[in-house]
Amino acid sequence: MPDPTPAAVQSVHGRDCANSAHHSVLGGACLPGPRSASSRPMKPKASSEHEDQVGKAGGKITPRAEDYPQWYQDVIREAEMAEPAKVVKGCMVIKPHGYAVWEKIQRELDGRFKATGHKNAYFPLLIPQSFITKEAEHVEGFAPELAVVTHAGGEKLDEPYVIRPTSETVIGYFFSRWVDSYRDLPLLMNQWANVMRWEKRTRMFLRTTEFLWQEGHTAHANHQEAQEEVQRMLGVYGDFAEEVMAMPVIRGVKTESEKFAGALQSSCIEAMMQDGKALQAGTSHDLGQNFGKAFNVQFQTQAGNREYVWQTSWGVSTRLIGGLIMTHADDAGLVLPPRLAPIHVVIVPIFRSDDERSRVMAAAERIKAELVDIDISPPRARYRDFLEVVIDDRDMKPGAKFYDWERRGVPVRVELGPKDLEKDQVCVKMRVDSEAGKGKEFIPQAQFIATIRERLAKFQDALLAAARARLAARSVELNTWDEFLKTFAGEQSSFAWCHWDGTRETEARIKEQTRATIRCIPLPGQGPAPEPGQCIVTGKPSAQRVLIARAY
RNA sequence: CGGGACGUAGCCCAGUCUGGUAGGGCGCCUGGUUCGGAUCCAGGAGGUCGCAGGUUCAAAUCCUGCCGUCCCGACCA
Repeated sequence: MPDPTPAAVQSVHGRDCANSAHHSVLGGACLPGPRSASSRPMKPKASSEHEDQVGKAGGKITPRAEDYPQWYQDVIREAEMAEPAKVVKGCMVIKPHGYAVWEKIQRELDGRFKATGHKNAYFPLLIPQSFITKEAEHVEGFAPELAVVTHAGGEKLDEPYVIRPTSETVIGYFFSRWVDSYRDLPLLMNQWANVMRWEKRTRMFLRTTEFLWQEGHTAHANHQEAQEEVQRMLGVYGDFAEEVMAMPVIRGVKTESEKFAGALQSSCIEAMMQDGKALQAGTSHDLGQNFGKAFNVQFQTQAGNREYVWQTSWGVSTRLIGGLIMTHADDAGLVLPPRLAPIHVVIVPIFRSDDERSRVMAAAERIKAELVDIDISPPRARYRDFLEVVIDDRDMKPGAKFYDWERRGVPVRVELGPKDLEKDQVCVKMRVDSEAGKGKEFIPQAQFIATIRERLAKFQDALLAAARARLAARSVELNTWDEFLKTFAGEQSSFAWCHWDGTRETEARIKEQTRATIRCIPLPGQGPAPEPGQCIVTGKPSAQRVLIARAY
């Protein structure tokens, strides 16, 4: 069971606890709390020894309506989520605040993978080039974006290594060594890793040359089991996106031309960003026996025959963070759903004199001490999760702090001043006005503490509801090509549900003329109820509508 | 990889056309004043102008190449 102490040691200065000067002062611990409560002069100087940049931001965030791509860049910079690596093309540095969100994503997903029977493992970063070429479609799909290691140890390698763009091949090789009998199946694995794809155009989080992800790889005795696994994990992704990220998604199947290179079929979840564009947020592939045959992954059946395994693979990446930003953030900066927020509550002390300062800080510490013991673990979680609370005792004007924490997306802000102490109350402001709270609320301290869980839950629900409303509002059923052209005029995008004749030619034509693509063929219950109709381009018969949108 | 924009102090940018001692704002440091939505005053630190060549008495500025960023395409599970 994790000790709740980590919640208590976090501070605005805690982002770089490696600072040696800081450690010497504090005896090796990064504990701002007691320090803050002592009778120090009003102008704290300890923070000046940190290299952190809290309070240094303050740059402009371009309004979404003015320039959406610029807004996206601005939010990432101002929230200090990440920055371009500069020295390595297309790569990024995920900064502490961004990485903390990724860690939360990891923990949530990892728990769900384990609950569905998967075990984590780790495979090599480098893959022999010959492996990649063993599956015909796979090599065709990935060859253009491979980075290759040709020299090592001062010598040219006999066979170059490819830096993994994905690990089906190397894992296929090991599966062939590990699987002998039907008793070895199913083999259910996952790895958390970095991969590299030399993309022509990169965007922070959405498509970077190197990115972090998880890739699940499983082997099964028959196709049906594999297909069930594909659906199971797509379900995990969909639930995670909606329950944890508060990001509604459409679950569906990719068309032939959009599927994973080497798969029989690819399933996906597609989310809508605030500009109406789609983001492929996760995929789950039915690999059939393609890799089983390429890497000779055979097993003996109960009847004694030798058969190739049926494999699946599924993954989500740091792209999810981009999706999170473009789902919830606003013109004031990042907005984080409580279940992924590294910090849930920030307490901003308000004071004038030294006397007020010490009284307010003491009260803030008391409130924090109560809050950090509150268990906010999700239902059935295998770990305990506690409220993360920060007291912002920086020497800045309160208003400046408000802007700062809003940019970082902290869900709840508490203002605590002398007036509040007199009335035993706190001033609460939610990051986004919703049912969880509107404007500044003045409520008794005890009530705030007693209801914080409910408040966060409501906030989480409100974000999902708002995103669902947006998805509904920008989803349209289109029946004529004229309507279609109008919907995708200029840079616009919506989720267009249209009939399609099922041919690759029509799909290509739609893309050529509008740059919109078929995002998926929806699964039952996703999108409009299936009803036959006529293809929006050719007028040929169609069994159901498909989802078409511009995509990131 | 094509088209466009760009790279000057931690951040945002002016200066480049028309070559001549590197500037501003924010942030940072010191002191004071303030503190419930981005205080104010005074003083101060910080830059081989993305990198490498070239032209020139002289290059942030002109020329060539390279690297990187952003946007639009092509490409992309």
